[in-house]
Amino acid sequence: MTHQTVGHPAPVRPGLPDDPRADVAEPTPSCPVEITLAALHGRWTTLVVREFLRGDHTFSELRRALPGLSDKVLSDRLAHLTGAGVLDRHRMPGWPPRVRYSLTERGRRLGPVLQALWDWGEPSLHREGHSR
Amino acid sequence: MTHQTVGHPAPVRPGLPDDPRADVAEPTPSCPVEITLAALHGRWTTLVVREFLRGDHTFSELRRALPGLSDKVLSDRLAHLTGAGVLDRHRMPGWPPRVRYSLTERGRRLGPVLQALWDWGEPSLHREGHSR
DNA sequence: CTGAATCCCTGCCGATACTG
DNA sequence: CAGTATCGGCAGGGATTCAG
Repeated sequence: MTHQTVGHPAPVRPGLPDDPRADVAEPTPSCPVEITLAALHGRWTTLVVREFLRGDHTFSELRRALPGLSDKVLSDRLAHLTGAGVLDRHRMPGWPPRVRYSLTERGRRLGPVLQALWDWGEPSLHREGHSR
Repeated sequence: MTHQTVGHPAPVRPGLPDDPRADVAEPTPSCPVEITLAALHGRWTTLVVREFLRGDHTFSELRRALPGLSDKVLSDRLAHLTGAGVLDRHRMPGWPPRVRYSLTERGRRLGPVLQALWDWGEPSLHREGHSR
């Protein structure tokens, strides 16, 4: 099943699993797949990203949207996503201190990724041509 | 929801983040995104799946392909992926005992998922129209 | 309001040794 | 050949408390 019918072009396709850069023998942080999984890593992380796909948020807005999430973990997640290039952090001047977080361009591109994860996990619903 | 949208198209799109089924306030195992991440969860797991995207394998073939992976963890991963519906387990008759693992149909559909993860993690390569 | 510091507990992963 | 049994180290996550 790994080799294709002869005569056809492109015996090695770009991307997985045939891309030579996919030939890592150990889990390494430089592997693109690992980079993405690292960005999404941790409990609550995907839910936080989902909130941002709906719009910007401040710290306390997120706390209201995800009541089960503790301050510490929320803080961890925001720092982690910021470090991963998913979120931008904007300190608003004045009092009380407010910080607004928003998706970066790269963060917005997580939409299709989460959609792919959703589609695979969706038990038995085969939508034929959904456009997103 | 009985009446159709007039004027502007698609205020709520199917899929994320607007799908009502995405409105979970806590991480729950029934969320499709969580299901997929659970299937891919754990160190080495994506590398094992990659090996299977290239073809079937026995236990020792995998050990050769991924030398850094210990017997115990390999065994864990195979059991986990089998339980997640990604792999099929075939006991071959005769001696020595051999067990062949192969991707299920559902497991094969992980290919595009890993590709999406790869594409996001790929640092700065924007090919505008690559088709996979 | 937005976090950081601390503590504890759990679960993963690796190494080693052993079995059908 | 294809696993299981056991143990130990370490990082992740939750609750609570404190700080800028």
